[in-house]
Amino acid sequence: MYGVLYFVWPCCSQTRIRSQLLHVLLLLSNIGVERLLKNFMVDSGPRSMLSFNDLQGMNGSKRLFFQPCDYDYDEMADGDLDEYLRHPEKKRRLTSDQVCFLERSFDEENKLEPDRKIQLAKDLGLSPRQVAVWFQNRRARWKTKQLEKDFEVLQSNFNSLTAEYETLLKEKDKLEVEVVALKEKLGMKEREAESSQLWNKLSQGPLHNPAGIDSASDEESSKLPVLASKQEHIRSSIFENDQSDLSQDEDDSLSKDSLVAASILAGQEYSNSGSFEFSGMDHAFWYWSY
DNA sequence: TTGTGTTTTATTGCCTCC
DNA sequence: GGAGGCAATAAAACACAA
Repeated sequence: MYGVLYFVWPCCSQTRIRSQLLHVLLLLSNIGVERLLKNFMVDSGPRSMLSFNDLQGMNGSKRLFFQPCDYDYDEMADGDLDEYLRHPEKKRRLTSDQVCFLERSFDEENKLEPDRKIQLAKDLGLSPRQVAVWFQNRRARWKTKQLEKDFEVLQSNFNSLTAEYETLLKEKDKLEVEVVALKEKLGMKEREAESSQLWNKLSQGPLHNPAGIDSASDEESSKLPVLASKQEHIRSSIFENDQSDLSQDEDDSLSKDSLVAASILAGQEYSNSGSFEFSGMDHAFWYWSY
């Protein structure tokens, strides 16, 4: 349809014919004259748009180029439209006053009801379409800004969480090192205990230990090598005494020494009264065996 | 002055609502 | 089906460095 207009328009030299042509096109298209012209512009060449508000400045008239309320097709077809079709205006920016007015209106309400749109258009000397477009673009800008703000908030949260995570990670590593150290320490103690136990069993030899060396303290364990060698010495002494002609005194003395040493090994006390304090049959047997 | 990046104005096509 | 909103996009206007 716009192609038809494009080719027919220059051929229609008479105003009345052009006017009738416009009427027919508008009836056929069933759209507003503004949209018709916009579409015509798009279809007919470069996308340079008509600046409705500046036409007011061009012809010095207060009346807007296309007020939807009061179209005058005869007049329009004769003058402005012809001029517009031949010399389309370039896109112009809104004045700072217009932008301020629109901004204030946008702050009040960012959606545009039809009545408000018409009123704003009248107040600003713009087309309702321009007002609608401005609000549309303004909403898009607002959304972009909002997204940027949201992004900043999220990024800030992310950064603080990352920092917190790294701190926790370091703390975890530290604790892990501590756990390893403690485990090593524990392992060493267990090994020490095991070796002490083993050493005790070995050093005990055929002797029966009724009290059990397991209950011996660390201090006592440290005495084990010395005591063991002493026990060995005593054993050999006893063995030699049994086979030698030692006097009774010497024999008694040795026997006493042997019993003291054996008692210490067994964790028992040798009382000052010269007698051993045992409890239980094992002890008695141990005593009897000597 | 000119090339380039950004902002603003406007269009198009699609979607939803009534 | 028309009106209006929105995302994507075009293109003019503008800003600014080299």
